[in-house]
Amino acid sequence: MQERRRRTREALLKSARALVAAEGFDALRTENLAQAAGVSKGTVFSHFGDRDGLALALSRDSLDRAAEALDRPCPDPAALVERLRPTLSLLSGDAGLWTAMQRLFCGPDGAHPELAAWYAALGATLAVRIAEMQAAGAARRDAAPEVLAEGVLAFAVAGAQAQHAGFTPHDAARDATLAEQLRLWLSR
Amino acid sequence: MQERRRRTREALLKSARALVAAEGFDALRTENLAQAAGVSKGTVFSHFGDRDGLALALSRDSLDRAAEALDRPCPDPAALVERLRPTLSLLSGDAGLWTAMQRLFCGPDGAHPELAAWYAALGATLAVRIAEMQAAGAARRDAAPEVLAEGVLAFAVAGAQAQHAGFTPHDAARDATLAEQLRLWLSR
DNA sequence: TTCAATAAATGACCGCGGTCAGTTTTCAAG
DNA sequence: CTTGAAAACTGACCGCGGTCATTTATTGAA
Repeated sequence: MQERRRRTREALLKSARALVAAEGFDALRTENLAQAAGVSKGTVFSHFGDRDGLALALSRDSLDRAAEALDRPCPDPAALVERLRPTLSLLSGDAGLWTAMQRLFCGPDGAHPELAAWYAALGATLAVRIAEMQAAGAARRDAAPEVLAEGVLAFAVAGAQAQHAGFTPHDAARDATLAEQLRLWLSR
Repeated sequence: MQERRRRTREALLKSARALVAAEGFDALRTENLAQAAGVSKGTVFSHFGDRDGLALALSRDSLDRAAEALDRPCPDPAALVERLRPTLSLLSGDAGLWTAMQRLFCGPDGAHPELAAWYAALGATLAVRIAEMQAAGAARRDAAPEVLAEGVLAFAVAGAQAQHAGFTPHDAARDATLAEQLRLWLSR
């Protein structure tokens, strides 16, 4: 009895994407989503647990794409911004989805396992990229790649927050700030 | 007709502090707070706007103390952790208050004015401290103090998030990580 | 085909944040 | 002392996220 459930889930995600695209995640009402997908409200919660769970499910693709983009080698700090772009657009996308991520990350019982795993994997991949740069003489060697990777993510998150706060007007400005920070942080 | 309101506000804040200390901000119910302070529910909202407004009011003191601690000069990056400690304990205090801050900072209409002002002031003060370090030869000079200050705050926030996520077990570990990051970020 | 057994879906119900028209309190002008 | 008008407070009410006992669909064994 999995096929039916799979189809229901797909229908919910499809409707949810349409609604979020139209009015943003904050404006999405569970009742509306259920109606749009032709199911009852309880079904939504049966599939996603709660509202934040829905947000996470909706972000799955973006999360995967962000991780993937870091899979290919990267010559130097300047090029890293390019590899980080999917991560950045994820972080500074829909504000409602972003705050849901924040809640999932800093929840009362610690980070949501799925999100924590994603974050850890992202950090690990980033550390590999940085280690490569270090080996090629393109990055400073006075710190462990893991430490540097953590810092890079800190800059990315801070940039996203600044953008959602309304401090950064354009994506370009955000990217420029990040590029400058990465240069200072990674170059020797 | 301000004295009465002032007293009511004080009573609300006092009761709120007691309740938050006892069970955390997440567990605080507006109805309970109102009852504890001997007023009606509507009064709470009349004073603080919404739940997040209450969180901000409850954090006022900590915010001020955090800003104050950065008012005195600071010889070098290593000593900066000391000056940042009030900021850190603010960020990694009650989880409910922290997520409220996040919402206030990344709200749908940008950052809450009060919080944005606080953040800007903190960054400005920090930039002054860093400029002093630069002048004394204790910090790198290849970047503007404002840029470096922004980075310092990014590290602080990321550290707080990691702690709330359950990645960092002790305050000491958080401080050590931050100290290492500040050394790498600010030293030349 | 029949019949459990279990997965899936349902919708009445609850708790709580937030609203607002109406009531009470306060205070200054006459 | 009035009095009237503004400030402060009230609590019934609403919307929505989330729960869960109950109903309906599905499947594999007899």
